Amino acid sequence: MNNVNMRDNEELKTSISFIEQFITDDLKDGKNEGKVVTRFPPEPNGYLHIGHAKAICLDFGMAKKYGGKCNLRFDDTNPVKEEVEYIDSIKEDIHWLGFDWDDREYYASDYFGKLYDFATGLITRGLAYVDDQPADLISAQKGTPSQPGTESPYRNRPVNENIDLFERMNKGDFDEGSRVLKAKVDMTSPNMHMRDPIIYRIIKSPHHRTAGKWKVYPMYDFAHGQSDYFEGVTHSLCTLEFEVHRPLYDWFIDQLKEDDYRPRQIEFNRLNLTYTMMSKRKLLELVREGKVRGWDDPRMPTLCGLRRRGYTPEAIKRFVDLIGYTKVEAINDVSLLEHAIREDLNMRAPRVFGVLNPLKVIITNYPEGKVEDVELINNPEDETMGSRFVPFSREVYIEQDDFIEDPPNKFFRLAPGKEVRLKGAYIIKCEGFKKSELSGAIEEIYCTYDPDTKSGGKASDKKVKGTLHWVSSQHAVDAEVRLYDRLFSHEDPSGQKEDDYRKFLNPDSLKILTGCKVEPSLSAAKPLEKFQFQRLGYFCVDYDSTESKLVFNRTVPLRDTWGKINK
RNA sequence: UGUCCCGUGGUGUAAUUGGCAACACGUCUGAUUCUGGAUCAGAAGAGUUCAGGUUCGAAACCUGACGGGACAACCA
Repeated sequence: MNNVNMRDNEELKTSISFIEQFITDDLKDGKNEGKVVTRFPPEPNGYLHIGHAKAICLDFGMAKKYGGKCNLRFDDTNPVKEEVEYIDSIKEDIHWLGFDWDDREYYASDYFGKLYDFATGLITRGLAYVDDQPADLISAQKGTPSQPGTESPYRNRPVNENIDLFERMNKGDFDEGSRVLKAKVDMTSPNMHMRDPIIYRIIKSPHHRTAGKWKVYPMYDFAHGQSDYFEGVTHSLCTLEFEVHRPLYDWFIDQLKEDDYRPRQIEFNRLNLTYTMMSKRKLLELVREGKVRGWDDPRMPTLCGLRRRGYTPEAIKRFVDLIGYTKVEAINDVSLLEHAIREDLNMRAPRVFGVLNPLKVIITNYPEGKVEDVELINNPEDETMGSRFVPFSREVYIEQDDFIEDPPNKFFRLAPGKEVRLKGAYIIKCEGFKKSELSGAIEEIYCTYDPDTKSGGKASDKKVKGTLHWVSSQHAVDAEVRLYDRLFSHEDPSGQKEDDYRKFLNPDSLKILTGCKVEPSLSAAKPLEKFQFQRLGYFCVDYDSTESKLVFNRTVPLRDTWGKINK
């Protein structure tokens, strides 16, 4: 699909998501004084992944589309799991995607004071109490989804006693786990979250922003909706699993609000990708256990991993746009993501020659020592990218796969007696080859070239079926190429009850090729620069790359209909 | 045995809010090509989980089944 068609499609796209429907309805009803405020609320306990990109595109996208604002708010209510390192990476990744929050950078920890006061107010109104029971007892009293809970013996503790205990909890008078503050809602509610939820617990680890100021920290349910309220958020968009939390979200807002305004929680489906695992906790395990080379390992679904792999923000946003927002728990095919990056890179990646598994071809009738600079188009999809000159000589490397001694039917490449074009240069004919007697491996190919067939020349209209990429051996630059395949061999690696996801790790997810040969124009390539290695795929310079040693990551191979036929 | 959410080609989404199911990915043909890519033309593939009901007319509304998911962390 070219650019023009893409634009047409977007214009033709008339449907809007159910979320957007809610927003436009609210606007029509004159709610929130016609304002739209959203927020993206990551917990700084890990790196952002492509699932977050889906949320980011929605949160920032809706705000932008309706002339509103989107806040970045770090949901940092649990100091034991959170680190500054993550805050920095999250900001970097959002910016990389192309979104910005200006000065609206907030932290749930900014509201610790307000939340504490609100909790105290609830106590005063008899709507919260300190529970001295151990965790397992409190949990047992909650009942089960099908059985109602029972009330804590501390449920009707006097207000002043609750106030005193809560204050002392925060001073550090009590051990972690010894007491909690709970909201007094309804122990018999069919919704588990309404059964006197814990709203504060004692944590003595220092917080990355407030250090040792607090000994008591609010739970998610007690912080999120209220933070939305404090910030004037109108539409609080989150994933489906928070649906059952909504009554509690609303309950707290009911206790808090002093006017007509209230934030509205709307839930959409989380992104699931085949052969991919999105759980931050499990991704962290992969990193810690050394199953991958870090958060930005190009096999990771993290934004930094995808970036290193060679993905562009445009492709990710395009992908997100294609999958949509619904309430159906869907599993998206990775091939759609791959389609998105191919579509993008096809338009913008310069074409180059790179030989992954070199096989030397000697053109016996080509003068020794002669070098011709042949002109090659940088990108047939985009004339403005111009052309470049690539040296051609008597000895070139081609891909080992491009020669077969005894070829199958319809094999258009090189074989004894067969002719192919070396792209941009000449048509050559295979006259012979050298084979290792020991291993049977092909060591060299001997060809002759037809001087009348130079590309662009007058007599160059001779047709051959196959065209090969090549690199002049004396001019070739050495490179390491890292080939990536899916990290897991199972479509849904973390969804198997019986089996741990580690069982499905694909042992061939990374292949490192060290003897690769690339054309000399690549010698100055810098990390993150993207290319199409012709006939092979899209490649991106890795951070490990240096002037003396080039390293490329394969982002995604080209579609390969021939490879499919021959499987 | 509870509450809430969801069921549309293989996959993901649409269906102008009740007017005889569309698009994208994928798959398969053919054309074209100095990338077995891209591009172009085309094909196959669902009668909307099922059964009732309302209606001139239902994927959509109602009822009931069936199937899937979420909820019992002092995580978010």
